[in-house]
Amino acid sequence: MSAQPLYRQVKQHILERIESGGLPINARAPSEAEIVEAFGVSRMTANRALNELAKEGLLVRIAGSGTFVADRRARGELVALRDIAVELAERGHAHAVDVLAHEKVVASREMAAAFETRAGAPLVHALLLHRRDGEPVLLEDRLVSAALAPGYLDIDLTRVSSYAYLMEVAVLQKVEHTIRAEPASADAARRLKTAKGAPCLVVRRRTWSRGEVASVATLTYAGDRYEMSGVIAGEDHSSRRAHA
Amino acid sequence: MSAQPLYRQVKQHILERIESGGLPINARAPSEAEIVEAFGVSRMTANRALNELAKEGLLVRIAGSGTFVADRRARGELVALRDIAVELAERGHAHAVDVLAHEKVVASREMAAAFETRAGAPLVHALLLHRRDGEPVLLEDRLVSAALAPGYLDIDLTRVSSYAYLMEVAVLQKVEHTIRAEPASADAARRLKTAKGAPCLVVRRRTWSRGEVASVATLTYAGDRYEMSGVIAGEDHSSRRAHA
DNA sequence: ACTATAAACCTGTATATACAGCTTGTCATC
DNA sequence: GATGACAAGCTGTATATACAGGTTTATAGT
Repeated sequence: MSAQPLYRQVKQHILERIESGGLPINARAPSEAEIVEAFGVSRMTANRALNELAKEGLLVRIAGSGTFVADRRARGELVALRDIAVELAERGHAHAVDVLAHEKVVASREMAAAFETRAGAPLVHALLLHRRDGEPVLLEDRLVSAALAPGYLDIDLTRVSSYAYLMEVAVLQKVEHTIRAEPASADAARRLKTAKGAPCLVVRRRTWSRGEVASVATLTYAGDRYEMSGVIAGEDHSSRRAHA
Repeated sequence: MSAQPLYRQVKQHILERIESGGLPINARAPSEAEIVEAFGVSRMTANRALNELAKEGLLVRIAGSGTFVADRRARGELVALRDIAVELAERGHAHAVDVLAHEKVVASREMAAAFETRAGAPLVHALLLHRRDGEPVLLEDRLVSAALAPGYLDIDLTRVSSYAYLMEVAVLQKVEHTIRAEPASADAARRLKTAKGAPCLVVRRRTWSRGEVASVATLTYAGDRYEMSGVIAGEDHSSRRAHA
C-alpha cells in the first residue's frame, strides 16, 4: 500500500465514483481543470489519469466538449484465442504435430476470394493434426500467402507453429474470426478419431499483415476433447501488478 | 495525410522498424534520449510514443534498463463476445426473449462453489430463450448474485439484457469463459427446436464485480443457426480512425 | 425573435525541467 | 581475483507553461 503515483490515485478515485454509480453512464466526468483544483495536481497529471481511463474504455473524451462515462454495455467481452502449442505446454501436456500436407498451391477462385486477391496467386497449404498426449485434438487446415511469408514452405511445422512464424515475419494487423459448432465431416472425423457428425468446435480465422490477407485457417477441435477458455481481467484497476 | 502529431510519427517510425524486421523480438528499441536526438522532439514526446507502443503490447519497458521489442508470439488473439441483443440488432434481425424462469433461489453447494461463496447465499435464477426473427437460437441459463445486483429480480428481461443490467450496476472486473462444442441435451434440444445431440456452441461465463462473482451463465447456441464472429484490428496503426 | 459575434471552457499536443529509483558497467581498493 | 563504490544511462513520475482548435454558452446587435 501507500505512495501510489498521483495519476493512479486520481484514476482510482474516478473509478470508484463510476463503480459506485455516482457517475452513471454518459455522465460528465470531472474536467482536467476540476481535477487540478480538487487534487492539487498539475494539469498534465490530470490529463494522464483521464487519458488512461479513456484508453481503458471507461471514459470517452471529446475535444472541445468534455469527458464522459463510456457506455460499456455494447463493448463485448474478449476471449483470447491462444496458440495450441503454448496452451498445452502451459498445462503440462505433451504436444505433437503430424504434418499431413505442406505444399505450394495456386489460388483457386474460392481461395482467391478469401485472400482478396486474384485467382492463381501463389499460396502455401498446410494440413496439420495436433495431438495432446498422443490423442488428436485439432485439425488445422491453413493457407498462407507465399508473398507475405516466403519462408513458410521451408519451416519445420512440427517445431515452429504457424502462428509463431507468422508473428515473426510481420506484425499482425487485423484478425477476423468465426466460431461455430459443427458436426464433424467424414474426413475430420477420421483424422480426429471421432464419430462422423460429432460436435466440433470450428474456428475460421483470417489474419492481415501489411494490409493484405496473410493467412486463412480452419481449426477443427474435437468437441469432446477440447474447450477454449480464458480469463480477461479488467485492466488491473485497484490491485497490484502480477509477479514477474 | 500530413500533419500527424509528432508522437504518432515517432510511433509509426518504430512500428515500421519492427514490422520490417529491423528490430527483431527482444531487440533493444531506441531509448527516449536517442529519440530526442534523432527526431528533435522533447523527451516527454518520446516517452509518450514509447509508452503507447508498450501499452499496445509491441514494446516492453523496464525501468532502469531500457525498452525492448515484445515477444508477441504467445499473446494470443482476441475474440469479442458480444451481447446477442446488440449483435442481432446490428445485423438487422429481430430479437425477442422468452422468459422461462426468473426467480429467487438459494445457492446449492454446487452453485455456491461457482460463486465462491457459502451454500445458501441468495441468488436469482433466469432461464431465457432468445429468438432471432422468431427462431430460437440461444438458451441462456443464468445465476446472478442477489447481493451484487439487488434489482435483477425486478427488471424486465424481455427489454433489458442481463448483460446490460449487470454493466450498469457495477463495473465488470474480470470475466472467465469456457467455449465448447457439445451435443444438445434433451432439454436444450427441445427448447432450441433442434435434434437431441445436435452440435451446440456452449459458452460458460463467470463475471466478477467488486471482487466477487457477480454472475454465472451458460449460453447454449444452436450450432446450425449461429456463429460467433468478430474482427480485432491491431491498434489502428498506420491508418485513419473510423467514422463517428 | 433571430443571428452573428465573442467569451468561456474543454481537450490535444508539445516543450523544458526536475528528481527519484533501478540497472549495468567500470574502476579502484583490498 | 573478488568486492564494493561509483558513475552513466534508463525509465517513472510530476510540474509549469504554451498554443491550437473544437464546443458551448452568453451577449450584443439587428
